[in-house]
Amino acid sequence: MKDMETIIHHGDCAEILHNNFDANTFDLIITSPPYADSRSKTYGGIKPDEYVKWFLPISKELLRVLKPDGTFILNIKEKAVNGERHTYVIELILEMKKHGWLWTEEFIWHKKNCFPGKWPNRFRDSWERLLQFNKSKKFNMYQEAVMVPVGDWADNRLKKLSDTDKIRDNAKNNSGFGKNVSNWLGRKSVYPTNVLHLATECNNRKHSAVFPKFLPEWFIKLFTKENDWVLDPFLGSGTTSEVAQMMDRNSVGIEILPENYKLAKERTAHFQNKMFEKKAEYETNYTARNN
Amino acid sequence: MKDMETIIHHGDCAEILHNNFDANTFDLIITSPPYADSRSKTYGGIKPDEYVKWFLPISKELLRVLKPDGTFILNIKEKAVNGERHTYVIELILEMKKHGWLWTEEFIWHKKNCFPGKWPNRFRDSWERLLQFNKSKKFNMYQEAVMVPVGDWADNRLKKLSDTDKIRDNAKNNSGFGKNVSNWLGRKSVYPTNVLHLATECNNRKHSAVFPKFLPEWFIKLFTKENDWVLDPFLGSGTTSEVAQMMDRNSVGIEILPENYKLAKERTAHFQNKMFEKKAEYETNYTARNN
DNA sequence: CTGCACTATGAATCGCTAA
DNA sequence: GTTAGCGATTCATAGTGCA
Repeated sequence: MKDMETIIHHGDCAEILHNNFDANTFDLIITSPPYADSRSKTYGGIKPDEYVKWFLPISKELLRVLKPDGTFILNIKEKAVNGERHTYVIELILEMKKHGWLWTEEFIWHKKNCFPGKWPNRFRDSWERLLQFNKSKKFNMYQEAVMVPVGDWADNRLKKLSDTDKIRDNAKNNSGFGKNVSNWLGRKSVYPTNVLHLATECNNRKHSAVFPKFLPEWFIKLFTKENDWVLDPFLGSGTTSEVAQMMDRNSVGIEILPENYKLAKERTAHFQNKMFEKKAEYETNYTARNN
Repeated sequence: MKDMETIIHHGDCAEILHNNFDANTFDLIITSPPYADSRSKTYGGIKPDEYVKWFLPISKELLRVLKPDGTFILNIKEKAVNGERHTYVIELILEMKKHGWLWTEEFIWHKKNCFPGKWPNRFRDSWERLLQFNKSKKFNMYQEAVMVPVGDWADNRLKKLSDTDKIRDNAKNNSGFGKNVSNWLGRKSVYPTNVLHLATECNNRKHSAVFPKFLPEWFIKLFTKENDWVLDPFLGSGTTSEVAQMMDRNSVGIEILPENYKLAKERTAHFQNKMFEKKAEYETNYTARNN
C-alpha cells in the first residue's frame, strides 16, 4: 500500500485553504461550484449579479495553493435570467485574468442526456463549460494518458497497412512514455479534442451526481501523475475524492454542507476493503469514447 | 414563381447597410465574420486586440436593421494567442449588451472533422460558438421546423426501407424544404438541443466554404418563415444567399472581396433554371443528423 | 449502381528563425 | 526588445476513380 492521503475537510473552502494549506501545494484543482441561484439551501443562494464578487476571493486562494505547473479546471455554466444568458461566467474569466490567472482553454462538456423540458424561446441546454486556468504557460499535461481509439475509418486502413502507415505507427509508439493506455484495445489511438461527450450519471434516488465520475477521472489522468495532489474545494458528495483515491492520487476535498461532508467521508473510508471491487467496476464501466 | 428577391451587394457592410437599408428590415441576420488574424489579405487581418473595436460599429448597424422580433446569429471563435485563449469574443458580448443587444443563447457547433495537429499544451479545437442575440425578449422562433427523429426508432425504421424510400425519408428528415416534417415524423420526433454536430464541408476545388450549408439552413428554418428577409453581412462565397433562395426566403448578402462577390452572384443567378436540379441535390446530400 | 481504395484538405497552433 | 513568416504536426470527411 502506498503512503497516500485522502483528506476531507468540513467548512468554508476559502477559510480552510487560507488557514491550513501552503502555497504551491496542488497539481490539479477541479471543481464544480454551486451555480448561481441554485442549491440555495447549501450556500445561501448566490445571486447571479453577485456571483463574481462571491467567487473571486476563493479563486485567489486557489491561485495561491496551486503549483506553478498545475492546472485549475472550473466546471460552470451561466443561467438564463430574464430570457437572457447571464454574463457572470464571462465576467469571471476577465476578472480572474486580472488577478493573475491564465485562461488557457475552454473545453465543452456535451451532456448527451441533458435535462428534458421545453420552452418557447430556447432549446434544452446540453452543454457546460470546463474552463482551464493556469498559473504559467508551462504546465504539466500528460496527453498520452487520455488517448482514444481512432475512428472507424482506421479499420479499412489497418487491413492494408501501407509503408507510410507503418512508419507513422512506429513513430507514435516510440514517442509515448510511461504506460501506453492505447494498448488496451490493441488499436491505434489518437488524441482527443476539446469537446467531451458524456452522459450525466443517472444516480440512485437522492444525490443527483451532477458531476459524473468521468470528468475528474479524465482531467486527473490528463494533468496529474500518481502521488500528485488533487483539490476539490466544492466536493459535494465526494466524487472527486473517490476518483482520486482510486487513481492513486493524494487529494483534499472541502465541503460545507454536513450531509455531503458525511457522505464524502463514508465514500472514501476503508479504501483497502473496497479497492479491488471498485477497480473492477471502473474497468468495465468507463469505456466511453471521446470523439 | 413567388416574388422573391436575392440581393447581393459589393462593399463594406457597415457602409452599405447605413446607406441602403431601413431600420427593422430583417427577420434573421446570420453571419460568420472573419476571425481575428485570419483572411488577412481579404480584410486586412484584424488583430485580436482590435477585434471588438472593429466589430462594434458593424453590430450597431445590424441592431438597427434587425426587426424587433428578429434574431442575430453570430458564428465566431477566439484564437489561441501566446498560449492563452484570447478574450475578444467574451468582451464583444459584454460590449454588444451595452449597446442594446440581448445575449439570448449560445449554441455550440461541434465540428466533427476539426483541423488536425498536436501541441504540448492543448488539444485540437473542435467547436465554435454560435451566439444568439436579440433586440427584445419576444422574438420569432419556429421550433417545430427543426425537430429531429428519435434515435433508435428512426434507425430501425430506416434499415427496413427500400433504397428509394431511404432517400426520400432522409430528405424529409433532414432538409425538408417546404415540406411538413412534423407530419411525417408524427410524435416520433423531438426538439433538438443547443449543440449542433456537423462536419465542415470538404470543398471541391477553389472556394472554401468554411460555413457549411447546414448552418444557415438550420437557423433559417428556426427563426424565419417563407418570404421573410435574411441578411448575411459577410457573405463570403454566397452560402447563406443560396440557401435562403432555396428555402423561399428573401435575402441580402454583402461581400467586400471582388472574387467572392462574383462567385456569390453566380451561385444565386438564374435560380429558376437551377431550382429543380438543386433541390434534388439538397435532398440527397443533407443527411446529417443533429442529435 | 455499389463498394472499396485512395487522396486532398480544412477559420489551427507552436516554436523557431529572420529582420 | 518585437514582430512576422515558415515548417512540422495531425485526423475525419467527402470526393474521385476504378473494379
